[in-house]
Amino acid sequence: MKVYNTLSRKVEEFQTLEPGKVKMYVCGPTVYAKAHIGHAMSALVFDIIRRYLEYRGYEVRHVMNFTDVDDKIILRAQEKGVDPFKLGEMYIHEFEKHLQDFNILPATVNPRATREMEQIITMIQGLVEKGFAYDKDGDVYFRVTRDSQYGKLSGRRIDDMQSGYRIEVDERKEHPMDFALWKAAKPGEPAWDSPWGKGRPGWHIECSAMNLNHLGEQIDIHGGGNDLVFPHHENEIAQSESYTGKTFARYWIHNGMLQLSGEKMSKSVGNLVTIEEFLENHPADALRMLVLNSGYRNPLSFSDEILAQAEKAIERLRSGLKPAPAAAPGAAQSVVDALAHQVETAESGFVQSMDDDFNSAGALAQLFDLVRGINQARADGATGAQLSAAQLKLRQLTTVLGLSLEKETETHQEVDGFVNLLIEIRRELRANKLWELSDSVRDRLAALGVVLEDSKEGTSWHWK
RNA sequence: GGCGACGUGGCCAAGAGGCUAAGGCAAGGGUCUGCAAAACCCUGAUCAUGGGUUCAAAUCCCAUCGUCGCCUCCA
Repeated sequence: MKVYNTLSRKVEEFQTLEPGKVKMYVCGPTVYAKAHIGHAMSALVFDIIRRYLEYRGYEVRHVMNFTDVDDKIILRAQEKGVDPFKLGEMYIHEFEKHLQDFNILPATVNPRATREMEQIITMIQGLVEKGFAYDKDGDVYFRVTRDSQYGKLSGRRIDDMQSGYRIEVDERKEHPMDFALWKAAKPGEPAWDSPWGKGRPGWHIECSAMNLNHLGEQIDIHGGGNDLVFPHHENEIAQSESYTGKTFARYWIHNGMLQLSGEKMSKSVGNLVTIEEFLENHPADALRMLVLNSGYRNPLSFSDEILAQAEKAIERLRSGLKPAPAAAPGAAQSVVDALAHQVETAESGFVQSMDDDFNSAGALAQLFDLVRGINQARADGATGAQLSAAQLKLRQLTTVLGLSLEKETETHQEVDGFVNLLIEIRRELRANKLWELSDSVRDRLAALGVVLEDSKEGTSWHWK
């Protein structure tokens, strides 16, 4: 397997610290507002990676955190006049529900900053003792000049950044690039006791502490959106490696940003579609299909048109799972052999693509080829038994990608009887060649979202 | 200003030195069908532009144009 590593900016051979085991940490959201589909994209990317690693036989310990204390949560809670912890709690629950909706496997652990305070403080203390951090008026800062490797992930040099006009000079810092490990609390803010007085952790330290706590000093994969490369991940490396003296993560994997009308979807730009809004109008599989259809490192274009294409593509995959007609005569041996061969080709192509830095688009292409093979065999008269192995493989591999392929329309079971009744009556109309009437029934049902498909076998229907 | 990514048929998009440039959507033609739908078959790109390296480039190098990201909170 090969994996692109942001640290080296190269595709590298994937080798775990411990054979057969993967320790993977992915940065989760800061819970101060409704999550948008950019968050979902990131979660989907790492879900796909995790599923594939498991398919390849790895045991994956997957940690995704929730940042449940920070300036914005506090601010938002004050605006709303609610308790900041309750606010975070609410968004965490909502997010977990969304993950389920998207068929994203639950992480092994979902740590939260507020529940790891001891470890965070211990780590900061250690950094202070080793001279990598200093305290000032109740704040504690990381001393970037002490870390000769600082900037290695993002490819920046301290000197270059120093001259950047965006950095506001804070008098209390020794160096403008120093960042907060601990922030002194202002009155009314949530605070924890620490050797430096009451305060709360900086953003970056929590991830370092949680990694240490839940995965150990060294991990295999550290993931997140590429907007986290700097400063968040850079700072995590600085903290963790300064503290342990060991290489922190072997592979840094970053997903590209979701783009809406040519711009990154973000809270600050305001061009966001919340997960809630998305799910109201689209099946969850559609977003996954979008993610699968392109490289995870590239920006992902999002629009109604592209989404509609993804939904059609899912239909296409589903077509491969349709059963053979009950009266199928059976296909010739040559057809059966060709299908068997197709199954092999598809699976090996699938693995080959995914092994190459999780090239899911390439893997999908293999599945579409398999679908065509199945449909061809069915058109050639294959029986259910003749199709079953190929269909099973199709199902298995789509599951590796996390696609459910289930029809997600609301089931109105009470409607079934009526539709079936109409179909029966229409059959008589057709038997009497009353085409106009029978077509009208079909058209009007279609307008209601019920699609009829006539075949020699009879008429079947499904929701649009 | 610094760092980085990207530009492949109408749309989404894979491919990263050499087999016929994947796949999906859309479009057109055909088979099947009473008609449709579904399915099946067939049809199209020389890879932003201009140089260069090489026996060979969409793939490497340089330049230009364009788009985007990071440098402040961000998945």
